[in-house]
Amino acid sequence: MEQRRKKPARRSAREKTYHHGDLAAALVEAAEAVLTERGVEGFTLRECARRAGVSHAAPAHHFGDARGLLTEVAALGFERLTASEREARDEEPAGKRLIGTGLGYVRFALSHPAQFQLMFQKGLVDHANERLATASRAAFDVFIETYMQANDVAFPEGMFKDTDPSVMREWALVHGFATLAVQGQMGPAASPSEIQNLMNFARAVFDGAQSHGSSQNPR
Amino acid sequence: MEQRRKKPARRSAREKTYHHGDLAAALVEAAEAVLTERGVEGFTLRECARRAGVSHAAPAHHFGDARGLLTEVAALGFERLTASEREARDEEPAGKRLIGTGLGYVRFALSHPAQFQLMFQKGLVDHANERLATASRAAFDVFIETYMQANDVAFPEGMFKDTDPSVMREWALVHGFATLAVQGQMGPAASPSEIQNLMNFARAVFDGAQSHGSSQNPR
DNA sequence: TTTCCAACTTGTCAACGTCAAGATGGAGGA
DNA sequence: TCCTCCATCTTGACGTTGACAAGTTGGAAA
Repeated sequence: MEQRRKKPARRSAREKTYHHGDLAAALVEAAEAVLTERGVEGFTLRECARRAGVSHAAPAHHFGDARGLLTEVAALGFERLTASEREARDEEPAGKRLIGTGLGYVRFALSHPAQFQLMFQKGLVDHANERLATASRAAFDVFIETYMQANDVAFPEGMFKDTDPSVMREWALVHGFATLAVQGQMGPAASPSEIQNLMNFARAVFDGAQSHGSSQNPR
Repeated sequence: MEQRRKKPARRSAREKTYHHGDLAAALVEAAEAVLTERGVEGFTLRECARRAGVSHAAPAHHFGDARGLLTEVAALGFERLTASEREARDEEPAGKRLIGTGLGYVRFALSHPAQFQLMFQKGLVDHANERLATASRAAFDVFIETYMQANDVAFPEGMFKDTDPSVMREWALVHGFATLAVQGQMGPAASPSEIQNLMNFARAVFDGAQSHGSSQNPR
């Protein structure tokens, strides 16, 4: 029963033992790092396992396959997106809360470009996953809530909100801006790294859009 | 010098010989088919070669690597996108030409979902490729042209057009709608296959957006 | 203390992208 | 007409990947 033969193993500080302790969390963390460094196309399951200090087959026991891990990362992304929307919204005065929501959306996208890309790429994630669907829905619901408050309207219950052109217009505008900005195709900044420039530009774009609708009356 | 040993070879009808004749075009065609059938994630170079009836290493002589072929397909996509914008624009009455441009944009995206996704996915294509850059720019320029005509404004020369919030708002709105619709996250149709429903909804969304700006005066 | 089983490892497979080296045959010159 | 050249295409190989199968480990419950 000598030393463990090969494999000095990294297992970071805690250096548990054969059993990692919290491999699932470590893999998610590694996956986010890989996405950040190498983008969506550069993601590999084996690299995640390497960074977590486990064998290439270990992730399967926690996430099934590569798509399972990516789905988890995407769900986490939607939760952060929702938080970012809420935070930015609550920083704005009463008449600008819808714009604030959009700015929070864009800020998240620019801060986590690869994750944002993953979240909206069908085929890489398990679209049927319940956790993902709930988190994704929540991010959209912030728009609906904020829109309803801003315009003082109440949609009847049911799916009608999703088919209201005004709400979907807001979402499409914000999502389009975020998507293009992440790819460096938006406005003054060729690179998404110039976040502040892009955020200022986003405000200018969203401000003009709001200037029509029913009410920007502080209520 | 008997029959060619193995490989019955398909080479479609023309059944040239050792030299394909127009392998580059055949590979592009195959790539589009693969993208349509299997999506961006299901794309492989070897499958394209198989469909073109050549060996797995043949594509390299025409496109370098996989990215080279995808770049070509993306450039073709932008050219079609531009044509679709122009066509739909010219079907609209004078006051609705900007909306028409957007509808052409959405129609292309829904008709070629995988190609559309490819076109706007950095990392899969060679962003420095000149042909691609030109084709991409042309698709955006249709928006600028149409916007300028609709509002009867003339931007000074230079990059200023790209930083005008009103123009970029139009593009972001349309691009966001197209992106979300392709992924089945837009409005009344869960599936992008219900093109007509989505096109009607797109018109409703874009119509509302136009109702503020400076002029929808037919000129 | 023993037993059990979730967690992890090792080994293997087909498929992929890319590279190197060889084979083919049409075009242009003798 | 024949020959030579070289762009075009093939064959074979290498390293990497995701997935699967079977074996190993060790903490927790009995």
